[in-house]
Amino acid sequence: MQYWLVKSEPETYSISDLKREGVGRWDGIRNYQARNFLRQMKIGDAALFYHSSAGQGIGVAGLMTVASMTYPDPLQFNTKSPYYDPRATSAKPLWDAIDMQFVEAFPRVVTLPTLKADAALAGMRLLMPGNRLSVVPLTKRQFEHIVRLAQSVRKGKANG
DNA sequence: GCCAACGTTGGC
DNA sequence: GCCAACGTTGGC
Repeated sequence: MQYWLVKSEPETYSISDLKREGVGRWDGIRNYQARNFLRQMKIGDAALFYHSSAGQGIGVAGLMTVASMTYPDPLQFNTKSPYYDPRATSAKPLWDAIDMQFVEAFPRVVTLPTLKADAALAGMRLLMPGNRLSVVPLTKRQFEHIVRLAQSVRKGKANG
């Protein structure tokens, strides 16, 4: 069992979109390091859904589980898609997608400032300066800590 | 295989 | 919309 944090701009695809779909495809990843992390995912792994570039709403918005193995991202073959990659062929695909199962939308986003202010999360890859990876691993401790933060938000104990 | 130019991410 | 960080590309 591994733990992950994956980013999406909510204007493009948000936790509510995933909630509506139940199982959604995580596609459009065009960075080798992120892709390689994707390939390490196993069915049943836990993942946090992070809303990036979201104004006041930047942060961890919910919870999901990995619902498939990776498979070739169909967008890389789609000339109409912004994620089209002319170098990819069906014999030699370059990019992978994976399916995610919705678990929970947090009642409130665990915001980036909250994450940054939390000593227990110092050293988290997400918070490293200049980190832009859209798929990052988390330790079990970090994962559980963030879920606990979300629960304390629910109970009104933190995050005003 | 170096490295400059370029593109993208993502917080602010 | 700006810009820092950093990955990727391509000329040599």
